[in-house]
Amino acid sequence: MVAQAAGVSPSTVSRLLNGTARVSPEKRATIEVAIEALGFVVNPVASGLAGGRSRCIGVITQALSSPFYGNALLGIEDVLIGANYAPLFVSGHWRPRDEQRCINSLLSRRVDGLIILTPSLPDAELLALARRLPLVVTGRQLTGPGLCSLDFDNHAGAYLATEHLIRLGHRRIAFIKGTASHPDATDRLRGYKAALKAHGIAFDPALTVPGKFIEEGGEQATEHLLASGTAFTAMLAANDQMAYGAALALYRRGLRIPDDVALVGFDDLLGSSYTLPPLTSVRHPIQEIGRQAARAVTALIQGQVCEMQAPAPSLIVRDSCGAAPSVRVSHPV
Amino acid sequence: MVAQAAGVSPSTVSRLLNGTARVSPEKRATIEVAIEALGFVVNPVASGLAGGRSRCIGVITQALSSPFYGNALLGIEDVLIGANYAPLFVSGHWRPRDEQRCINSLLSRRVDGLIILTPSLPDAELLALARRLPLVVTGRQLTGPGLCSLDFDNHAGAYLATEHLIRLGHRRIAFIKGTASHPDATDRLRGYKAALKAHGIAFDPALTVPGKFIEEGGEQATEHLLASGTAFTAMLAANDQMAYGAALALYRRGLRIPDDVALVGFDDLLGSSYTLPPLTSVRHPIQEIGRQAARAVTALIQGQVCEMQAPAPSLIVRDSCGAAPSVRVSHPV
DNA sequence: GCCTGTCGTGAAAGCGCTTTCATAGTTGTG
DNA sequence: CACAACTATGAAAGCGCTTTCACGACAGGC
Repeated sequence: MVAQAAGVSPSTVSRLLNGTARVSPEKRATIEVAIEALGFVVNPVASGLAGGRSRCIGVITQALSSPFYGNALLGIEDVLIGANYAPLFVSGHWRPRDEQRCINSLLSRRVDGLIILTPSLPDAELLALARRLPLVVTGRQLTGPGLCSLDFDNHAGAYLATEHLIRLGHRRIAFIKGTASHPDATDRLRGYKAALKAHGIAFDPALTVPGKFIEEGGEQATEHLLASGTAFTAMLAANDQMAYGAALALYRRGLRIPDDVALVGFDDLLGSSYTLPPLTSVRHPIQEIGRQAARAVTALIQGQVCEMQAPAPSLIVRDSCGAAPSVRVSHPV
Repeated sequence: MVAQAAGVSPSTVSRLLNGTARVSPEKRATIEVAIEALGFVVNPVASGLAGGRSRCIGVITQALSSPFYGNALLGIEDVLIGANYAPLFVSGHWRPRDEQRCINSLLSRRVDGLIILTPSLPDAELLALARRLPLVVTGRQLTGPGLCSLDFDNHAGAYLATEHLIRLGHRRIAFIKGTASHPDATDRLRGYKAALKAHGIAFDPALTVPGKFIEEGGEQATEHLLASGTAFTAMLAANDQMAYGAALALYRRGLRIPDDVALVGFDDLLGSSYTLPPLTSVRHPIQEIGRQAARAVTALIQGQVCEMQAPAPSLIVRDSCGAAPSVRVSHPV
């Protein structure tokens, strides 16, 4: 340790740097001068080895390039850097095997905590993992020792969106429900059904179609629906990307939004302010959820119990349902 | 070291694990059995400390949530994991100060190499950095020891797009040029000018407007242009996100794409297949560039000189210029 | 059959920190 | 004023690996 050359023992320097114990003001000054002079920076690798903690948080996302998860990462990064932790981003690609590989890799790197965005691993595995190190998961309700979960109210969001369409007079509302295995998909479907029921509209299975949670999925689902001949006047997509795909499919058929079909998305991606027409969508403040998740791990690491509350969903009304005033829409943060 | 308990010396185990030297088949077998039995996994932190290399590559992107850079990260991740390196993603937010902070942080983490996507730091700094460790940069032409750059031909791309519009009969082609300080912006502007010149069209400064490289920038630039009263029949945006913004601004003014104004973007983001109408755009295979960058660092680390060639630009013609057949467009990879 | 080369292996010295443990110095209390 | 209770500091023992160095074993060449 270089700073030792300038007066005192390595232990004292270490203590000063980590705030482990009090150091007399004189020594403190001497050390600080020496550090400055030598341009010393700690080696996190060495301190990780010696101290057993790395000041790193592993963050497992599902798709590094997803516009949705990207914003979560932004929020996480921001908070973590502020708390002097370094995020380690890896992507699990929705595959439990990849996710497990990521976890093992992060574990071997001795991360101090883990954030998994919508894990694909079963609850039991996550609970077991949480026993090894602080864990925060999103998109799932789960409680246990060393575990904190942050679940967005997908049911309420879908309810809101469906009700909006109903209030506009729509009765035949199609729903692109996403991938069946995805927990968000099932919750959103429940919300859709609940809203229909609350307004006395019978649920018609022919109006719900599955689709992969990307543009192409929405496009294919819509083509499928159109080909089936089922009549509908409005569509709700379980995420914005599928809504974009749906819009394209409608466009190719010569159907206009909102005149022929009203369209609502889910997530309110940044790009949804810029579709033609701008898309009405359920706001899912994923960046804020990212921030909360980051705060939760740091709390967990300090041994605090954490009780996080995901922000409530809200509906951002734009032009795609024909009822919005066609004024300038302010951009989401 | 645990595996030592099962027969031989730690050195031998280390040699086997790293392939540093030959190990007799018998010992090899014994060790492998022991490793299996003990469920041993190496501790990268310790080996990083001891060996001086971490098998980590620092990757500095500018925006973690950007749909454009996100794809680059995907390509990088894929190749790096295949080469048994772990990527460390951080974002510089276009700010030289943040970028420098990221570099320092990665350096202190003892990364074995660095990839910087369109750095905002000056050439001299990068050259100096490359003397410290293998460095790959994109979006800039730079050569030096330990340095490899990968520059996309923005000039040719813009030329291609402009020429396409000219061939369709447009003479008054507006250009949203992006942020003046961004190197991509200036190259694309040059390409635009060159194409005009080659076709005997005088360059009209009133037709080029700046704009931040995001949707909002394109929107504001277009509003500005429309307000100025300058006549034009086509627009070229220096990236797709600005093209999306431009499309919205035109839409709000009641101008139709492609009937009233033809629109061409740049980058060919995934979403550009799904805008209404689907956007004609210059294909910028950023994911492939990411892969190449990743290959380049690993080559550089092994002391090889690298001579990478970024893929040539091409124009993906969709519906936004009115000349495309309105058939189903295949999705980009 | 002696000497030089090559090969597989073990011992041991770190890599740059953290952290017990021990020590000297200081203050407090009956 | 002696004894306990702190406090600030140093010495030294690792954290879990890599790597140099040295050593014995065996091969080939004169």
